[in-house]
Amino acid sequence: MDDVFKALADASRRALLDRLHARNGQTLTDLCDGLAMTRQAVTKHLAILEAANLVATVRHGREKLHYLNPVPIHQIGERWIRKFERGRLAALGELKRKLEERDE
Amino acid sequence: MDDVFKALADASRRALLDRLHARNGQTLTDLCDGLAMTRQAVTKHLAILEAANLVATVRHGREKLHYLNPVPIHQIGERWIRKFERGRLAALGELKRKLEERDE
DNA sequence: TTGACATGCAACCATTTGGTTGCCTATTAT
DNA sequence: ATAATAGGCAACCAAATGGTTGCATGTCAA
Repeated sequence: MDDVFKALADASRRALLDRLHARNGQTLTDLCDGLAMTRQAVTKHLAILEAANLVATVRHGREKLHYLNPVPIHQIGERWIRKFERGRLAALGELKRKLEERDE
Repeated sequence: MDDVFKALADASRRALLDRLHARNGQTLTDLCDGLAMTRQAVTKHLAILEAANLVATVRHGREKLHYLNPVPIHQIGERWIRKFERGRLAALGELKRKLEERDE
């Protein structure tokens, strides 16, 4: 789970996931296209995404196809974000109240 | 948005949010209690959470009370995670299919 | 008023991170 | 066969990160 959060912390990596979301199964050079980064930098980002299980790859001859795995993202939504949504309105009300105590 | 992802990337900070979720409005020393970190380290983490707008504070005499702000977490769920949930099953099917091409 | 308590500030440190360059290997197309 | 293409590996680098220690300040209680 920590791997996933860490992987998602970087904007370049989120952009790569966005690209795969737009078009799945791209090669490394596809994914490099138009980015202000060397291929090696992208390779490293993809390795981190792969380690976090956010991306799966298939070798196909000399190219490597990258596929988005949405499961870990979904799990963060389920296991982590939802927790904070329960009691969200209550927390907000309390927060507002306490912030206004300032002016008393 | 990037601030929020970065803030959530650290397990210690997520633990602090968990603590505030369990009991809102804790002071700095409350939050330090039982953690294997100096007070100053916790201060820095809280500053990052505050900068990301995940925590709001109220000074109350010599103590500083910390309140969880659940809005940014909710926004990540809405604006980012949901995007990847649309077409999630489709992506998974495709992923499975491509991974199995390996064995052809 | 004076000591204890809650927090703030700043300098410093090691490690991690995000990136680079240079070169090597494997596969495909001519 | 050979050149071009797709990717891999490793060393290196600067900056950010997560942590520390030491000291200063503000507030409360005896």
